[in-house]
Amino acid sequence: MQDDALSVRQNSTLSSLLAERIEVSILSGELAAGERINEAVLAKQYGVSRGPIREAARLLAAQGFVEFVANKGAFVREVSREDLLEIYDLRAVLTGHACRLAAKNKGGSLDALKALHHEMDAAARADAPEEYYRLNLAFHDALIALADSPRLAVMLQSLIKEAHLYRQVSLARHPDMAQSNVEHGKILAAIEKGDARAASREGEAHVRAGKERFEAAVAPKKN
Amino acid sequence: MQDDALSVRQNSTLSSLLAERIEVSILSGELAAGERINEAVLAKQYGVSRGPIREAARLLAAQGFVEFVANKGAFVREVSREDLLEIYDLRAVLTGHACRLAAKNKGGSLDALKALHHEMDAAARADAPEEYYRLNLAFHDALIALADSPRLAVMLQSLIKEAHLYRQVSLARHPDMAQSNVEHGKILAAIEKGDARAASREGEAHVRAGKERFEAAVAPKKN
DNA sequence: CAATAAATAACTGTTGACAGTTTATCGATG
DNA sequence: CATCGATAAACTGTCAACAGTTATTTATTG
Repeated sequence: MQDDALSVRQNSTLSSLLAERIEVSILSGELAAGERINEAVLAKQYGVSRGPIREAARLLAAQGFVEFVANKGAFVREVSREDLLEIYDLRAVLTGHACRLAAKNKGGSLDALKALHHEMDAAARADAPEEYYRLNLAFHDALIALADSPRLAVMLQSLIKEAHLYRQVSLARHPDMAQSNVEHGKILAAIEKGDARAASREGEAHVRAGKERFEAAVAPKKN
Repeated sequence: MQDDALSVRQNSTLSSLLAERIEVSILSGELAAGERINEAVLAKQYGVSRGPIREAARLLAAQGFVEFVANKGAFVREVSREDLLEIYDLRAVLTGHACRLAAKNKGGSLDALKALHHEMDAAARADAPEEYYRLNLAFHDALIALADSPRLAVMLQSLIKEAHLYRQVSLARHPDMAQSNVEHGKILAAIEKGDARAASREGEAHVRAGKERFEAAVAPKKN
């Protein structure tokens, strides 16, 4: 353990910190899809022994980032177009459920969501997709928090993370911002009214629309 | 590694085998909820060193069976009544989705499901709740397989497994068998017709009904 | 020169030992 | 006798070395 930043571990464990680091390497493409996770190399790189690396790999496997093959090691998961479509479907259903719960949950405040919605409007007008993308993630996070269902949160976060493994990420990340944010508005309105059924419908529709936007971007209709 | 049965490992890895063993110990109550997983004890018990036990524990943590606390170890997860209700809700939504996919999936055969439905009918008539319970699990497994969505399968299996951690298991396992199987029949009919919307509705309703049967059993209405 | 088999290197799986932290025990003290 | 603090035991976290498996390279042969 010679890396300074790594040695600052508060309540977190070493292997979970390593898992986060490796996750970043995977998402940044530093560790390419299909590539094997070389325990010795990573151990040297992070100045630790192979044990914690192995545990971190198991953690990443649980989150769907890598896949274990007996006696061959851990390999960075490849997410195909079909995988991504499956993920969209599951996200749609679960996001719908999250919105239903959010509508029923009187306790939570909608202020954060409204603010994000507003900011996204500005980002859409300014044609700033990077910014819009960042805010969009935050919006969905806030929505999930409002649903107040820990298992649902884990599932949705896991799906969102896994979607990031799709190689041609850019294709999936430049939606019609204006339209997307109109949908956000519908979700917000339904939640505010406490209309669980409408919230569920709009939440699910929003993700399905995202899926269709992605499909259109990847395989544009020719006619 | 002195345990014979354990040494017979085919394509599976040692830690995953250990995870299965420990899982059985947890579900059987041998390892009680809240109890710490003592690595040294388990290592001795299974005749392996602590490394594989630790990896197995991480695997179980991923599946939601245990929880890690830094420097204290892995603890068997406690599933409260509220947790179980949350699990029911998620299962309802995901089962609905599974049924929708099953209805759309023309490829799969419904024979296995129909056979199980029939057998459950017999079990219900014979008032054999243990048998019914076993068949019910198989029915839901077959349904999940028909949906042909690997991530959905993992999520649902994980929820079903986690539900087994609920202490007063008996309360959750003795539904109104006849009524439950009528609902299975509705699901089957909708899938056979290829009516995705109805299949989804019936699948979701079936699990929600199970939730209500559980709630009634745990906190019976007094009037 | 291509194909195959033996030898070698690289890597994962597993182990036992050591370090650091938490929990339990026991004695001192008010 | 209860409480607090020091001491010891138990346990998790980490490491380096060994064993077994897979992949690669090199030699051999038709």
